[in-house]
Amino acid sequence: MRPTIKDVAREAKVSISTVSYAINNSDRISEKTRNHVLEVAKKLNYSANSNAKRLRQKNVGAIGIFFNSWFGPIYSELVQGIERKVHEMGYDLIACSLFGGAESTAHRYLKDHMIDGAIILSNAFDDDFLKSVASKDLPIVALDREVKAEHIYNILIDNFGGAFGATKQLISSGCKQVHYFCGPDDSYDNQKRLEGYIAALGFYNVKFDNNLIIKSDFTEEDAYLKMKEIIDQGDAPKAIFSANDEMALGIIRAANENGIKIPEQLKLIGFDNIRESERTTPALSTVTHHKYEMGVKAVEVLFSAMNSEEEIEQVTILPTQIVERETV
Amino acid sequence: MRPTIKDVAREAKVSISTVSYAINNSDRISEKTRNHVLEVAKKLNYSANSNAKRLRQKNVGAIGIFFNSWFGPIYSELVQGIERKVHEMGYDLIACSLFGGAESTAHRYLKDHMIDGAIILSNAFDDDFLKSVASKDLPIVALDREVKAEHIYNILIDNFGGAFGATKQLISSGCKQVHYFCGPDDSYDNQKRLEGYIAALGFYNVKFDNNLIIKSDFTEEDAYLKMKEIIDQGDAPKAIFSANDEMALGIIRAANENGIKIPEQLKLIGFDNIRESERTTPALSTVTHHKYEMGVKAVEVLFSAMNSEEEIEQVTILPTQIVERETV
DNA sequence: CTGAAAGCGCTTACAG
DNA sequence: CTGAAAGCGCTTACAG
Repeated sequence: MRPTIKDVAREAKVSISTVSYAINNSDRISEKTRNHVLEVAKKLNYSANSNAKRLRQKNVGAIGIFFNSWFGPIYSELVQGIERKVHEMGYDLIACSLFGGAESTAHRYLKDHMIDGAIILSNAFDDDFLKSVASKDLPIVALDREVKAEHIYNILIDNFGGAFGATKQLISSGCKQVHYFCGPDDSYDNQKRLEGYIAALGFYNVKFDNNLIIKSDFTEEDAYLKMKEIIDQGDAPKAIFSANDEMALGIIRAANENGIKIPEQLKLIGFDNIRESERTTPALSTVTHHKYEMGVKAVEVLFSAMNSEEEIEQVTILPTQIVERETV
Repeated sequence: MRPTIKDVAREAKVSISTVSYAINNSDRISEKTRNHVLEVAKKLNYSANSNAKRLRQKNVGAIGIFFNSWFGPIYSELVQGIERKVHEMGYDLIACSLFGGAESTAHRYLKDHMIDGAIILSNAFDDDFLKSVASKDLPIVALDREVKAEHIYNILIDNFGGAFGATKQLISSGCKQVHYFCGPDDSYDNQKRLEGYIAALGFYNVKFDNNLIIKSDFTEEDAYLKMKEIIDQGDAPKAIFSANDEMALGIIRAANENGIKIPEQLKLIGFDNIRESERTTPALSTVTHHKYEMGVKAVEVLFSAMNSEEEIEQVTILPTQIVERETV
């Protein structure tokens, strides 16, 4: 059986209060006593029962992170930022399984308040659910998603601005026709990027042409297929703004296979600056955002919400920048 | 403030025992009372404080999963198997951050017994640490790694057999020289696969030639570079057994770029059967194992260890098979 | 069928 | 500087 505080007290011949003070580094006991207790605790391999501790202290000491899949390459740096910052704040970070729908660990941990705060990168929770669990005691930070409610904070990147800038650059480099490779309709990112694209057309008085909007789904494979299709139809695009980099990868592959020279015959800008984007031939120009910093920011907002009494921003928008490589 | 069982009791005008019975579906109270209590609980948005519950019940109800990175493509199906099975057993599944070394959430959760069992796909814990935390109350299942100790169970794939079979096939198809693309020295998988390779050579009385062992590191990029180097030196390999698929991807890329025809001029077999392996041109022949089933098995072993009194197998070895595609 | 009470393992005012 | 005791929110024998 696991030793309890009682066992340590008995073995060290002190009261359980003293053990508690020793373990928690209180300065109310003498150095000598503390060392003695700590020694005994170590000998018994004692560690405090967290359930008892948390019950007493009314805090959990953990932040939950929720993503659709535990394995999406995009998030890697973002999560690193989150991990480091949460650790720095002295909290634990746990990710909960979403398997099982409304009965999933993720749902239970949110409902049962098994965490002190949540960071969400997932659309597996609907807005109503999030609203029902968010509170001052369990604030939620949602990334790349707009959820307007008390105790829910949104951190977004400037999708609109990034798309606007990318499209603008394509147009101002002389392209009168800019194709837009589109992500899924229900993607928040895609919507905003499309808006930015349209706004840039408007800015330059270029007429919006629905035929230039290529419906795809954010995957390399589908974009590759769509691009090949277009090329086969005989009128290859001169300029493309791709709503994400993965699709841009597929576009490059199709272009290369068909002898279309980039950037001479086709200019291309992606979005996200994923790792692979600098390794393509030619290297992909793209819109970047600081993922690591986004993670850090998310944690900062979360802890302000947990601790501070003052109003904090409900929505934070992080800037984007164009990184010019060889496709434009 | 969150409502407690007291609040529900007061509001429902019953004792807290009755509330507890109602919430936990005990048949000791009348249907009528239960419904009434449940209604009040719902109205107050009550959910039991898990810390109190767990303290009382002396169980946690959660399994921990630990992987080096939350984002390694190999694990996806494996984790799906684990998620489904853990959920089926009525337990929660949480992944703990490894950031912070010995002070990480992962280490703390293991030490402090915040979980009832652990599944480990990581080399971030050394054997001694695992041995010190494993117990009947917190058994550990280690995947793809041999840790021999009480309460630690190993689930392995038949690396040796798979490598033996792959090499054997290459030799028996007429290749007298088979190169081995090597993973990192400290990789358990790599060691076993190398042993299988060597054994197959022995089986066919082919002399081991150290020049055919190409030191690489499991990555596409490095294998690509190494392969190019070899080709540039003028004596392109006729047959390669690659210790994993990612390296095989790099090998194919280098071969394709240098006009080496696969499988006519070069036969190649990889290991792991990652998703990309069927999409390469030509499609990669490889050694496969059932990742989803491995996840399920891991959970089964873990729960046996947690619940059953009888001896259970310390080591489980899962079979591998060769999937023939176009590179051989 | 229902309730009063003990106790899980801690922390922390309070007393000395 | 140390200890006795209350209490966190539950569950569960026990009594009625």
